[in-house]
Amino acid sequence: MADRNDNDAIQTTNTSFEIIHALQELGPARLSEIADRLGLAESTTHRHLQTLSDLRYVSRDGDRYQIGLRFARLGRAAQTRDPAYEMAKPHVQELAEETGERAQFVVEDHGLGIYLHVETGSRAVRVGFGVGRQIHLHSSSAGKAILAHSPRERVDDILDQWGLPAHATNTITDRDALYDELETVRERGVAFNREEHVDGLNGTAVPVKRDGRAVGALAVAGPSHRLTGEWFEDEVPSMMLAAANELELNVTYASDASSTDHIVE
Amino acid sequence: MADRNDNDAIQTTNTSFEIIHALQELGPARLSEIADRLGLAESTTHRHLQTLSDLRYVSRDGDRYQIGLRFARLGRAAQTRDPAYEMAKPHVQELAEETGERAQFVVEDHGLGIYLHVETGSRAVRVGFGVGRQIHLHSSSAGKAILAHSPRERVDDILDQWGLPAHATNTITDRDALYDELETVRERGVAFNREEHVDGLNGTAVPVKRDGRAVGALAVAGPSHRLTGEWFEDEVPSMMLAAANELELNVTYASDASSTDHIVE
DNA sequence: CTTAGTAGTTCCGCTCTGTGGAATTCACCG
DNA sequence: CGGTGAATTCCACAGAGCGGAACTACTAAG
Repeated sequence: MADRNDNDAIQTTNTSFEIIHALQELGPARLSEIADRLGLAESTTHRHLQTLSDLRYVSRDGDRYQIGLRFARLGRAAQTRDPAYEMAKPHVQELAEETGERAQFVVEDHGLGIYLHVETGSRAVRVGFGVGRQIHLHSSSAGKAILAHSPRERVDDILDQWGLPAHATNTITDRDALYDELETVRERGVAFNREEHVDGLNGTAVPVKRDGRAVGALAVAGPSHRLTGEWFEDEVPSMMLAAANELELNVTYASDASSTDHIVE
Repeated sequence: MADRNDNDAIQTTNTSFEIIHALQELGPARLSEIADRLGLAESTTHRHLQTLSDLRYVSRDGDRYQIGLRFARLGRAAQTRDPAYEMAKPHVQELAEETGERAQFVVEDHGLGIYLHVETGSRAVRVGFGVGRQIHLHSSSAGKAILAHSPRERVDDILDQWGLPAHATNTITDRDALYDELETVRERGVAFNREEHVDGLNGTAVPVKRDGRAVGALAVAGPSHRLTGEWFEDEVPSMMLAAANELELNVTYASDASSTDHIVE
């Protein structure tokens, strides 16, 4: 007893999600495999899988369990929980076309950046690849754009929670250095990532604001040898700024819009 | 005790998901609102929300709770759990362009049809709208295409589970009539929906098979006045058949492909 | 400044429910 | 047929989740 895991969380719910995460990583897996990996009794695992299957969040095919397609609906609900998120999509597509690079829309949740839209320029292989991916805010251009426009107190909380782990050689791992950087971002209105997240990869981003708060960031990323010079420093940023500007207008003056989704579950 | 709700499911997990579903429907909601709606004690609701928030599946902003963006990742995992699902996307886009109508890729899970890709022809408003939506199989062209190529026993199970509720005036609500229809679909290789799901809406679909089993269906839908005659009966179907054919080849001979996703959670 | 009202959070004891081990059944295969 | 490994069911125990009540934090009045 006295697991004292995380203060006072509901253990049963945690276990259910641990199983879901295991399925997410393993793909189709058998019961014993999951029970082993999580150190659970098979009977316990069985009952969780049974429950999740009844809820349609887990599918089974013979003796293989896998993640259920019902999650597609929840994922969609998350991606559209704020109408602003939807409005960002066409701008991301436009940026991808204009720059020929990968364009993204990133939002902050629980101190992490989440890719909500990802579009690749012309040769669009892997459409939507990367959607839902989570990144640390301190080591990406989008993350820095968001942090730069968040209250100092919030930034501190986030850094306390996630630290400043080094992902690449240029990652900013010093708190004060990051504060300086954020100041620069605020002055310039644009954030840059020079191989801070992945070696060989550059990026640049601008915040998308509503009522002074950053709802997210538009970003463009690509190989560092291609993203350089004036193109990287000025031209791409000005395209993003134009897009962000337009988006901010939509977002601010369209809180009524049609939201006639509402499908019965 | 002896709730005997659903045989022997884990109640705690059910409750957690009930809360998630409430958030999905309500959007940003306060604790008391949720507790009320579900008939739970506030203390209980609080603890569930706390747990889900720790897991990042729920976000809170002040005293409003809402669905967490982490679900975007699970949704993505669901949408890509089978590489065939990804391969279908470009074909859906192509069909949308060729026909100018709404094109879809639908898959069966737990006896329901799930839209995994939705693309609207030219004037593509609402990109991705409808993804994750769930429909009954008996009243949609895609559903019938899938049922027609599933073993009779499975079809029975599905009909037992979900029945044949009427959604529109032409919905097939008789089991034997449906069996006949499925036979026709098998012969013709194409399924039609003539205002069976929504009045004023027609659709047509073809199965996408792998090893004899239907992994999903490609479908095209649109207003019944526009989808008529030869265009509806022959031309659109042949476009879909061509697409399905090509897709089936990809799907069958590419079980190795690169699946280098694997992002650390 | 006090008081009342509302919503959220914490505390606490009860008991019900989730748990793991053991027993049973199932499904292959030699 | 027996034998192996996996999934499922059974069962008794205690730990965990539950709701009610107490407490706190804010607001709005008076």
